[in-house]
Amino acid sequence: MEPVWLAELNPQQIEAVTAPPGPIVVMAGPGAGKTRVLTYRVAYILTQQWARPWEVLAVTFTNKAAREMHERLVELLGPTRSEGLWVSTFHAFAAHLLRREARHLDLPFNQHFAIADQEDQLRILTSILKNELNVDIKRYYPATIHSAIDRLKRAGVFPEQAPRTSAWDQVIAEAYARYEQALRDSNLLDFNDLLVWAVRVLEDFPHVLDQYQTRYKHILVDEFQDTNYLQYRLVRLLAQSHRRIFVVGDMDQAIYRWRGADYRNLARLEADFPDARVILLEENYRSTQEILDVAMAILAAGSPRYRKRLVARRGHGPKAVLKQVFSEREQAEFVVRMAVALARERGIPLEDIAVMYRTNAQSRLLEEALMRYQLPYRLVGALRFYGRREIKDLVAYLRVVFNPDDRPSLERIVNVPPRGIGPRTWARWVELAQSRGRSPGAALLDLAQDPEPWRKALPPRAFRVLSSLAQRLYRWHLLREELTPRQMLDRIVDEINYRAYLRNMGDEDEQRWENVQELRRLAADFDQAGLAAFLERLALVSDQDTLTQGEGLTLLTMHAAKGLEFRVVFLVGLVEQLLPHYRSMDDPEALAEERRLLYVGITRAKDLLYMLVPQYRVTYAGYEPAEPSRFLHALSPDLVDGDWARIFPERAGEADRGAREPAWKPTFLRRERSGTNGSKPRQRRRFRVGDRVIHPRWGEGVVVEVDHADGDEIIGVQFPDQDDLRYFLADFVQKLD
DNA sequence: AGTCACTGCCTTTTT
DNA sequence: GGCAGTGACT
Repeated sequence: MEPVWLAELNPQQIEAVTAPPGPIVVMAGPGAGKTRVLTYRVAYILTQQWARPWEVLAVTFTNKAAREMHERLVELLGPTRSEGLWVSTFHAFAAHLLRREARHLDLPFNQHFAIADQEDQLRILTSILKNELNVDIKRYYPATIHSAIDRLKRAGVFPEQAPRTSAWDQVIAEAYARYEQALRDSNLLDFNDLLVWAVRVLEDFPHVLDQYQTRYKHILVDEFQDTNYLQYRLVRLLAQSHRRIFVVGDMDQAIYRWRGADYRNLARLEADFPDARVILLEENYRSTQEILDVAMAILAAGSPRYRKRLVARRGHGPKAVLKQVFSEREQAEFVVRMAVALARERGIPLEDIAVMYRTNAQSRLLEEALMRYQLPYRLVGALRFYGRREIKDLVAYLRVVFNPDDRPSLERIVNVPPRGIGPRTWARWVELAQSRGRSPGAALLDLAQDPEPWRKALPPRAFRVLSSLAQRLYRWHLLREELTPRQMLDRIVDEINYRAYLRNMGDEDEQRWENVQELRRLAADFDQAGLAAFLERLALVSDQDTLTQGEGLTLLTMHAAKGLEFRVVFLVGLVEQLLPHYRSMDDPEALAEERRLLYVGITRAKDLLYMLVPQYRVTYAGYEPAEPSRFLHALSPDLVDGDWARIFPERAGEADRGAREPAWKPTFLRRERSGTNGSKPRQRRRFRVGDRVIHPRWGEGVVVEVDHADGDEIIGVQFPDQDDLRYFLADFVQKLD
């Protein structure tokens, strides 16, 4: 009995979806329907009654992908037949497993553990480096140490096994040991711990492994190319008895090596499951051939052996447009005006348009332009709702209430709002608690219940302020199972008078209060599930998953764009230093990954692709001239329309092979070209080479370069005490004489 | 204990 | 151009 929806698939997709249970690897390029195949595979498993919904474990890379797949499955199967089905991320699955097993097993944390996010991790480590190891954090960047520790952890190296041959290694090993201890003392797990301990539990406790193997009869993994070794081991453990494992992926879209993703997992899988059936999906249903041609050219230039051929089932469309713009400011302007034109003149809804960039910081200029034109937009990440101070404060309160041992959270709120517990008082308390074998938070709860043993150990004032905090925490703590997260939040906000605190802080207090209200709304979704579930969500659901509400065009990083598609894609800032990012330039593997990242960006586009190359980019020092991204050299003039010839003047000889004006021009460009003034007043040319100028920060200098675009004038100035030229918008300097 | 002003730095991408 | 960390002052 074949379900009707199989008719929507092509023969290779059907082969994958209906293959008999066993190890299956689906490899496919972008737009080939990988996620769809995975989703339908789950549906097929259920309709064939190979398993019941709760016996299937489908793992995706992000929570958003998990949610979408789940929704799709409910649609396909109906609510009844999908009841109990769980689509999850590796981390969420591991957290779930550990929370469950920590109750029975002797682990160095209990089931109330909290998850340390990136900021917690760095905070803990910074404090260790500064206060305990007394090293200079300018030389030993906490972030660098952190990634070294991460690597060790993922490789399964314990602190005591870490190499200590060099001074550098010694700092890492020592910081690692203390970092682990700090996490355990706070009953915290970091992202790696979730995986490390899940693997360890399954390896060390055969009866637990047996339970999970019996429970999860089918294991499916999306974005397999971006799994790390721990995740692979987790999958292998779960699947090794029944071997019903189904993975989909695309090596060309591997973009998370920096986070530990290991493409060798594919080889491992094929070695561990030698009978794995490999299915290739070769047709692309997303993009036009023109867009795929650009994508392939970019990849092929990076690896001469690249032979894959992406074939567009949708046929042909307009060529991709390579556009040179003067500055990043003009770039933002261009994108916005083009988006407006596409919406008005081509009837493309803003929802079908995305702007992608390498780093979140690049969203700023775009946002400003969008606001100038009053265009609605959605921003993925960057705005860091959860990174806002007021949100972090309140979440820290919730975390302490749930897990009093959580020291980083406690230290965050101990004096917020100010209640007279300064560094001295706090240090004293921590020491006192430790001398009695308690975490600072647990000791506060002790104090609330029986103050006497603590009274004489503290100065009266310190005792008073600490008791008052302890009382509050204790009352909330008692209610932690009883109140919904929203009620708890309301109670805390009310009792600490947080509104008044925000008002006192002055600026932006209205916005901050709005954010508090937004957090409250989010909490309301967990009325049923409770505080533990809410906190888990807060820790594991990243900003990436929280598209800001509303409609409009989408702004996101190329990383965040993985798995998505849009009719129109603008890739901005395709210049050296940004893409490839300067941090990736000295490592060939990292560089290769940057190339793949561009490939991912390009292949998000269905119909129209604009690639933008600014001549100047904004840096902390002001403007700097920018070079076109080296990856763009792979583009021959016949592949793109637009400014190819202007961007590659040195290749002028090839230019007659193509690269015309784009076939479609929006009115705003036509008007400017014909000389009837655009909407922007033209700026006078104020500077010439040789002019002497004064800059508020750098002092006096001489103009040695002048560059113009409509509206903007950028000058390069040589200052006597600077080796390099400095570039500025002309508005920022004064002419002398 | 809390506040304010000054300095220096700028390590991306995310579960 | 912004923020965190620092030190001096109230």
